[in-house]
Amino acid sequence: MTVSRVLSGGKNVRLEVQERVARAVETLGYHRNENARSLRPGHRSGLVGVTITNIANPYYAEMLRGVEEIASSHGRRILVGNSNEDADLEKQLVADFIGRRVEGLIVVPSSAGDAAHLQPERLGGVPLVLASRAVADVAADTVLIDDVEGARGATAALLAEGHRRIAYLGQRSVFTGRRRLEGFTLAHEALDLRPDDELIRVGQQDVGSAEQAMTELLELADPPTAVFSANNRNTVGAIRAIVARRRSGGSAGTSSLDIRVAGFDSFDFADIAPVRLSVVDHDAGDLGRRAAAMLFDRLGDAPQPLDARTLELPVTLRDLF
Amino acid sequence: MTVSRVLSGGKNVRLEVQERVARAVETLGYHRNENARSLRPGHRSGLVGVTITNIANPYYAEMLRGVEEIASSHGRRILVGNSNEDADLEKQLVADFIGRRVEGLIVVPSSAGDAAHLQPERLGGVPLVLASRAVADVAADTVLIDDVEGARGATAALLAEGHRRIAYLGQRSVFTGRRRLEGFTLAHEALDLRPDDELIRVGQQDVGSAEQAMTELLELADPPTAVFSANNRNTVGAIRAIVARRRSGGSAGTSSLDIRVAGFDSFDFADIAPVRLSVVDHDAGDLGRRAAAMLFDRLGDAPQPLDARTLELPVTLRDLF
DNA sequence: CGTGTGCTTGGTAACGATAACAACCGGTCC
DNA sequence: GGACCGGTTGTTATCGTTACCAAGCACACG
Repeated sequence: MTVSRVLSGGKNVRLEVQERVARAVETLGYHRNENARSLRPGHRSGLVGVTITNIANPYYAEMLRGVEEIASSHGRRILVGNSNEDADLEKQLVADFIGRRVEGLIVVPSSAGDAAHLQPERLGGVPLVLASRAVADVAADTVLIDDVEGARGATAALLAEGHRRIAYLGQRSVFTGRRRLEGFTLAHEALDLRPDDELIRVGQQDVGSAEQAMTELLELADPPTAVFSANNRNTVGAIRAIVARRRSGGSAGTSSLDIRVAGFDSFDFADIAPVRLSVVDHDAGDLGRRAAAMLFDRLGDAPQPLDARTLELPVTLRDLF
Repeated sequence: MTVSRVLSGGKNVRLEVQERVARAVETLGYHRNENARSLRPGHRSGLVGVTITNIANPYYAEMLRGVEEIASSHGRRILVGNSNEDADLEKQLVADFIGRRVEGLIVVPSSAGDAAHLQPERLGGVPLVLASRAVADVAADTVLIDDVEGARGATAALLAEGHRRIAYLGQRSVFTGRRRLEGFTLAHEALDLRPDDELIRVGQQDVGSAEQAMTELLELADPPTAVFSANNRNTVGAIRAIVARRRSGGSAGTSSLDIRVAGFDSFDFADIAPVRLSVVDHDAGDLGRRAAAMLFDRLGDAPQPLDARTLELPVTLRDLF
């Protein structure tokens, strides 16, 4: 009991005893057992659980840092799990985190599979914040990037420059992909136009397949004059295809030499890319910080809104030429 | 007790009772308290603590994924902390992790400050693996990249191409920086050469300051014809400076147009860099996996070597042109 | 001198889970 | 019939910590 008192400030303990305890702690290499502490009622575990679909993706790594930064400033540690886009793994991670009595969860929901395990009543009262992607039918606080507006704005800029055949490279199965395609379509509809289905390519996962898709587009009888890509891998693949065609002296004449490119997410060297490029820029770290802030808001003493809140972070369109 | 039995397999519990328990667990949203479980003697916490100097650095993010992969395959979760190169913060993180009864620690030691908190006797018997950087006087298992050989090999390649004025962009205060500078110097000495101190720039932490340093080098009366950079931030900065000078029609004539670049660490889209670039490539994920494997080796039942072991992972030089 | 006050210290119980043991059941065997 | 066995269920004690209470002491006050 006296040791406990010393370790939590030393109130009402004789100075000499405090020193004796400190010495013993030092020589014995004693570390107070936080698991036992958190067992006592009223005590918090000081943990926040984070599941990410791919930790190695620099985008999510940056987000994770944002989460860690805010968690750390609230004296919390983060438990991290990689769901690998697998709902089953995500379910196990969430269950384990709750078992470890995390105070809250921040989840980038996996795109594949059922999300029943994220329903509030399955979480035993642990607050959940979804980051980057929303989940249908799950009423949880959510922080998103304004995918629709980002894609709409970038596409609208291409249309305003006079482009009428604009290709789309991206995804349709992932939440953000769907939203970005929606923005792409909205921009067209605002001008009473309709994107040509022939110019829409989805499913490219890496630079290689994106390059392949763009090469095919350039070989069309009526090729696109501009391309919007929904992520930086597709942007880089598109640029490669354009450069390769330029080098081989593109058969379609000069038109393929100056394909205009706009893409979601910036990347290293975006500003020295050999094409007229615009990027939809946003701060992954901010996404993490906002998600964490939303979580600690729920953990605070302030009266809570009962409804789930959704935050859409703004993006900016930057011309890099 | 019966519930406990059901949850740990259901041996010797009537089937009907098992079903009843399962239903109650479902409706109540019950999750077994892992902290309480780990309190019992003989039981393991299932946690591994990882401290990294900068989570947002894609290199360490990739390493973290490697650690997570191995930890996950051993049924362990990872607790992650960002030390921000601050030994004090690192000390707090390590103490907290031990307090949470992690089974082991993987630490990228911070470059600044005292490392007494990493001494084995201060860790209360928790095994420690140092990753990426060694610490003098700390007898812990260590996994390193072969920095010296990587830097020596890349520099030797530049020298073999005939370059005699090779700049160095990197660090000297960080363990890996010192080793890479050593390799850079060794390559020169092997040909009885000595690097020009004027061409050695240390201390650039980000792309911006690296670009600035490279710009200064290009403005020298006798500028370098090649540059070796000790990490990818410096490589990107150097490439930007070269491209910027090329665009402004470098006053030093054509020589600044084809500065040869070699750098430690690859990075996203390195192969689209508009310069003749070689990179010293190594797998950060592998670094993490090896560190984790070394840790679980110590945690296993096999008889343990008493001495600390050091592993140096090989690197490969890749020409990206 | 008795009582009250404040400081210091230690005893007890409780958090949740589970090994170890005890108790009870029905069935089998001698 | 009684001893024994295996399957099932519940009781007890313990892990490390700390809120709460009690006890002891020195000191001040009336």
